[in-house]
Amino acid sequence: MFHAMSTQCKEYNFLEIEPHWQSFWEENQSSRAEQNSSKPKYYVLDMFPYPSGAGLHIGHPEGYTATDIVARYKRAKGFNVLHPIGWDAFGLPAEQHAVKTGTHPASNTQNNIANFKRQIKALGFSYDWQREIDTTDPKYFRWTQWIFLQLFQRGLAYVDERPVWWCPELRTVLANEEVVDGKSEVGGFPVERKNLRQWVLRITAYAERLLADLKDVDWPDSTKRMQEAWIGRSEGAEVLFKLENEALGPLKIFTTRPDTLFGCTYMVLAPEHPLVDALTTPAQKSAVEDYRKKSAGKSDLERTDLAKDKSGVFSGAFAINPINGARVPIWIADYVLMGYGTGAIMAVPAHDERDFEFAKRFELPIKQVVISAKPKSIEISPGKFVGGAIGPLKEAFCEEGIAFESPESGWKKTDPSGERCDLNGLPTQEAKKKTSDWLEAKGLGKKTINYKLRDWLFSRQRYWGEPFPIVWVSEADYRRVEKARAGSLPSAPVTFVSDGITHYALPLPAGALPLALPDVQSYLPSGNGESPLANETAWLEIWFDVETGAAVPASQPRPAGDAWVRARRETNTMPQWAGSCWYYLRFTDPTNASAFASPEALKYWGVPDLYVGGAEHAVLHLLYARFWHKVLFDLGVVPQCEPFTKLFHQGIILGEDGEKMSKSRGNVVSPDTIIASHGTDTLRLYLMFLGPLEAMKPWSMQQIEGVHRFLHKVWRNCIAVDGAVNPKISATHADSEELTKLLHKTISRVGENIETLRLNTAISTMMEFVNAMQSESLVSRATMLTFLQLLAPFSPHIAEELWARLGAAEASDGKTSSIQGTPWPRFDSAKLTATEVKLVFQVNGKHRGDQLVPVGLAQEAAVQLARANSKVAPHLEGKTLTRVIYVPGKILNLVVT
RNA sequence: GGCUCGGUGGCGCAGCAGUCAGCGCAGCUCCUUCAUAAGGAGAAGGCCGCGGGUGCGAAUCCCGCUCGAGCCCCCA
Repeated sequence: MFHAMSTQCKEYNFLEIEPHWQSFWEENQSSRAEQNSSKPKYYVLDMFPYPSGAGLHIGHPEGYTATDIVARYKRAKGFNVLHPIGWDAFGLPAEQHAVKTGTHPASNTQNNIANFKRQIKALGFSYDWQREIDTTDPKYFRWTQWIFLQLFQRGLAYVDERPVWWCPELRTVLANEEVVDGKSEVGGFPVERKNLRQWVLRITAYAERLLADLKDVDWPDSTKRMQEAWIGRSEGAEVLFKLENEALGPLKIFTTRPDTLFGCTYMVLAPEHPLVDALTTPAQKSAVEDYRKKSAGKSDLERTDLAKDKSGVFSGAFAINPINGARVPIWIADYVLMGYGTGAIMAVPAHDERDFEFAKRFELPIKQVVISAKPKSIEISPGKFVGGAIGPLKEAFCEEGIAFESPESGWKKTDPSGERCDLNGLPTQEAKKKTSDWLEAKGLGKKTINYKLRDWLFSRQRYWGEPFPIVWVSEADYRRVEKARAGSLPSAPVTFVSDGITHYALPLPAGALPLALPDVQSYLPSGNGESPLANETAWLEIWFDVETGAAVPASQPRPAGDAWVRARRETNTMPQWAGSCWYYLRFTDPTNASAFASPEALKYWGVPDLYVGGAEHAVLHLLYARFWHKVLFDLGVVPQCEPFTKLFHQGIILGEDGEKMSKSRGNVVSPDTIIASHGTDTLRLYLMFLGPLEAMKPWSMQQIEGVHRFLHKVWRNCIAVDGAVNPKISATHADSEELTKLLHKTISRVGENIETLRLNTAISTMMEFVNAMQSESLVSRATMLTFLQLLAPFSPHIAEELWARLGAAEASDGKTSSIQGTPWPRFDSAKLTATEVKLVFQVNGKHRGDQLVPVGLAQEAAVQLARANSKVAPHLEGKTLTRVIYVPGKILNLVVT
């Protein structure tokens, strides 16, 4: 039985107050999102945490406090608010812990979750705990696997043996996005290239849309730009160069500057390019071999670090430039990457920095074919250019300009069709188009678009991840069951070849999900590229019922019936990103057992209205989730094509020394400690008062005292030393016009600031208002209650307590009503327009005096008042008034000479 | 190298054209002594990075410079 009770403490005893109201909220379920509501919805989401063993980091409550303020504010504004939390709990640390201790990662994970939950609850966040989700829960990852099956069926998942980033330390492969400067993003361990069979998701099929739809989302510009850069769309042309040894076929290159084709003086192949062996001449063979070995041994870090120092080797071979028949040498150099374009380039040193450096280094010719469009000294008559006017280039000219020497004056027709491609005088854009068209007409090339984005490497050799709901069967079995499983198979089978045998991927029927992780003897990856699951023979080698997904160990006799086939399970697991790609959808309907969420829930809640989290996910989680969401959109199961319409990044909180918080530096601040010493209301308020939410800012123990004192001051203004209501709070007193005006200004500003997440300024405004109340001998109870409502989203416990102590919490049924249940104070603009305003008098723009005047005072009357003003008059003496600027209600500026 | 953001009292931040620049912390003076490593009252402290420009009026807009921070960089 709960009742209209606050605590009885005389002083601001947050240790008593905070748990008191937290249990009150829990009993009343004040944070629940209503399931069927006629109210407008508001969905505010945090990036859910990975429950690490270290417990909550101070950065967590920073973002969480911001969203909690928004959630509480929106509730007060009459919205049905969805503010959920959950656990992104698959991941490497739990697995490493398991390797060390031999206990199942699940138990460690559950311990960590319990600790995180305790800490988060102590912070008083208004999460709807009924909607808590855990990505490692089979009831959850069942649907992660289901979504994978949709990707699989649509041909968006395939298996490929390809060079991938392998991290020996972590014993797993990593996605491109997880490798930073040649090191693993997690742990910073060196990575190397290795050929391995991997699951890959065809994210490149969505490159265009992932790029185009960025324009519709309200995201920080920097994040949009980062995604744009990561997707890296570039328009250009593929060009076919004949090799002198025509038997080897043409060499295909990609360029964004087809207009500079006349300036190509050599070509470069990546050391890994498949044609390297064939085209290298015997004389160059050993040099090329040496070079290949050297660059293969280089880590990516070295390869990029030595950016300034280009290396390479001549192959001995030559190619023919299709546009002018020129014979150009072919070099091998590792500044060309196999992974982008075609792994081969035409080098135009005059108009590309890297080619320029390389040409200088190896003394290759540099031929300028584009000049600046704004020439200073060169005379241009239409179509005529004087090459001699151009001196040797000091650096590559990479800007757009006007084509010249294209073709050069002495050029002879070599093309049998007799038609030459004349670019002279054309601006770059037109020259590009003309070249592409010319090449295309002759079958020597075509316009293409290239993306830096690669397909997403989606498998990991770990235990603690979602198992793939895939088994591998023989071709014969696959063909046999193909028809029966038609709706769940991709149009082209997913296969891989091993020891000359082709294996076919067969998905588990959706009804057989979830595919749970088996218990294993050892959590240690096998080290040869397979996960610990590969050691579990009874789970791995099975008889598989293609209709039901049932399995029996292959060591047992084959069960009767046509549906049973011999199968081997996929041993890879999904990367940690899988679970976080769609969790925001699950929150709308977290316990649904027949769908990842019901269409009704998805329709009502839609996608988050506000998403707050760190900027470190700019190209990982935020790109992957957009990709999955678009696939689900194409399937017709989600109504919107973008998952996160409004995104905000909170800044990092540094240690008191201005350095990143880390255990080794010993500058880590734990939320638990602060809650014990100052209370969570102070912590929340301080985290928001530190500075702009998006800024990187240092923690300060000294500063938190000031915020703490502010809350003390609020307390003192409400509660007298004996614990009773402060006698200065009066139910009958009418506040001064000035205080009323300030109150309404405060209401307006705090509301605006919450909407725009400028929470530090909202607090500033509240402090100013409390200072104003402080200097009044009497304050009306209504004013104080209104102020407490403004404070409530920020420091909800003290606000509830004082609200109750002032007698505002007694509901008609005798129960306690929460300050959260009251509608947000209305800002009355009429209160701001007083009958009298202070008019400032300026003379020549300088402040010279002011006076209270009636609103709507006419200009003439204002000038009269100014002339009569004793402070202003001296400045007007003996001067002539030349101009009057009058902004009614604000200033009167008299310009005199 | 590219892009972006920022330089306001000792420190952290507001203000972003119109009241001789505000808030918190620290520091100073005084009061209180039922909160004393606390509370209250009051005062002091800033040529708003530098130099130009536009305006009746600029911390606020524009241009140049300078200093600092963050992110991205061999993607042809």
